[in-house]
Amino acid sequence: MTTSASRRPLRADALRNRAKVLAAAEEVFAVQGTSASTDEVARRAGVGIGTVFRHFPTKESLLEAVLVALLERLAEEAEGLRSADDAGAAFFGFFARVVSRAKVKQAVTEALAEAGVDAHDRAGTAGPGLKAALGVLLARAQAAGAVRADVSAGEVMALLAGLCYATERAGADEGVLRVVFDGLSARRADPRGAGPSAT
Amino acid sequence: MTTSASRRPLRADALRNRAKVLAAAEEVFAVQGTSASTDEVARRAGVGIGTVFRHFPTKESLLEAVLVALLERLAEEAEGLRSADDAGAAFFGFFARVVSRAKVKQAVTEALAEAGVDAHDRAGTAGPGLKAALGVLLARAQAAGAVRADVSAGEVMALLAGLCYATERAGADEGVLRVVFDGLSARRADPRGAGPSAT
DNA sequence: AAGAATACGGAGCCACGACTCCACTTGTCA
DNA sequence: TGACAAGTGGAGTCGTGGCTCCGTATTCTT
Repeated sequence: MTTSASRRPLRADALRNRAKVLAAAEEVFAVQGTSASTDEVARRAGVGIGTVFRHFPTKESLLEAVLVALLERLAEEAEGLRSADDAGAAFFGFFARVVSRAKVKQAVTEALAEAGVDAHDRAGTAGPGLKAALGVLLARAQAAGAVRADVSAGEVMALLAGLCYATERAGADEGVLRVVFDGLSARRADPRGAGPSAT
Repeated sequence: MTTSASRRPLRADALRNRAKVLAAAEEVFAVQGTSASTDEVARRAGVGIGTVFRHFPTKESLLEAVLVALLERLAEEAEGLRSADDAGAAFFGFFARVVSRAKVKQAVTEALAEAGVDAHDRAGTAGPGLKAALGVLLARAQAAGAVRADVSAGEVMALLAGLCYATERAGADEGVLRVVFDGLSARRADPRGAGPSAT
C-alpha cells in the first residue's frame, strides 16, 4: 500500500524527502528502538515534522514502511541464495547472518516477530514474501539432508525471531546459535525418550 | 533492597496495601505488558495512585519488584527439582513449563531478558539466583547424559528468553521447543561440517 | 514568466502518563 | 481513649509525543 499509482506522480522534492525520511527512520529505529519519537526522525532526516506526517500519516504507518523495507531486503537476500551450491550452508549462513544483523538493528527482531504472526496484517505482503523465500532455502536444505524434515518455514521464522531477541536483549552468543543449529540438523538425536514432551 | 529493616515495621494496613499493589501490578503487567500505566495498577489494586507511589517511588521500581518476585518464584521452582529422580526430565520439564507460562505472562520474557544481562542491575540478586538454580538442574542433567556437556547456564537462560519471546510474540509452538530440545540433548549431531559458523 | 498545484516547516493543540502535595483518615501506643 | 505518627487518595503539575493547521516556499505547466 505504499503510495499507489492512482495519484499523479510525486513532485521531485517530495520524492527526495520521502526517501530521506525513510532512511532516517530506519536508522533511528535501529539504534533507539521503535519507540523513538517522530521528531527525532524528522531531525535526522533534516525535514520538518509536518513533512514526515505528510508522507506517513501515522507513526504506525512509518514504522510499517520501515519494517516492510527490512523484510523485503531479507527476502531478496534469501532469494539470491536459492540456487547456491551447498544448500545446507546457504540455509544456515542466511540464518546466522540475520541473527548477527539483529545484534545491531533493533528493528529486525520486531520485524520478524510481526512477520511471524500477521495478527495485524502490518507486514503486508513482505512477511509472506520472506517466509516463502526462506521456505525455498529450507526445502533445499532438507532435500540435501542438512536439515531435518519435520520443521516448517513458520517454525524457522519463529526460531529466527527468538534468536534475534536472545542475541539482542539477553546477551546470547555463538554457543546458543550452535545449539539451535544442531537441533535443526539433528535427525532424531536418539529415541531414548528422555527428552521433550512439554508439560 | 526492598524495604530494609532500618525503618520501623510498616503499619498493618500499609503492609496489606503493599501486597495488593504488588499483586495487581503483576497481573496488569502480565496482561497488558510492562508499558501499562500506573493508574491502571492502582485501579486494579483498589487503592489511590498516591499509595502506589508511596510504596514504589518510581514506576521503574514497581516493575523491578514485580520482575524480582517472578524470578524468585522461578528459582524456587527450579530448586524444588534439584533432587528429582530423572535429572533430564526435571531440566526439560522446567524449561517447558517456563516457556508455556510466558505464553500468558508477558512479563516473564522481560524478566528473563533482564536477568540474562545484568547490564542494569535491575534484577538485583534474583537474576543470579535463578541462574544458579538452573545451573544445578543443568549440571545434573549433563551428568546424567541427557544434556550435552558444552552448554552453560548463561546460554540456557538466553535460550529460555528467546523461546519465551518466540512463543509469545512470533507464535512459536511445540515444534520449535522440540528443535531446541534436540539441540540441547544432541551429542555432536554429526561432524560433517556443513553446519554453524556464523558469518 | 506567471499562475496553479503541490509540498514544506514548525508552532501549537491535545491526550496521556509519571509523579507531587496535602487535607484527611486510620492504626498504634501510652 | 486520646493524641500523634503513619498512611491514604486523588486532584493537579509537568513533560512528552503524536498529530494538525496554515502561511510560505518550491515545482510543474503552459
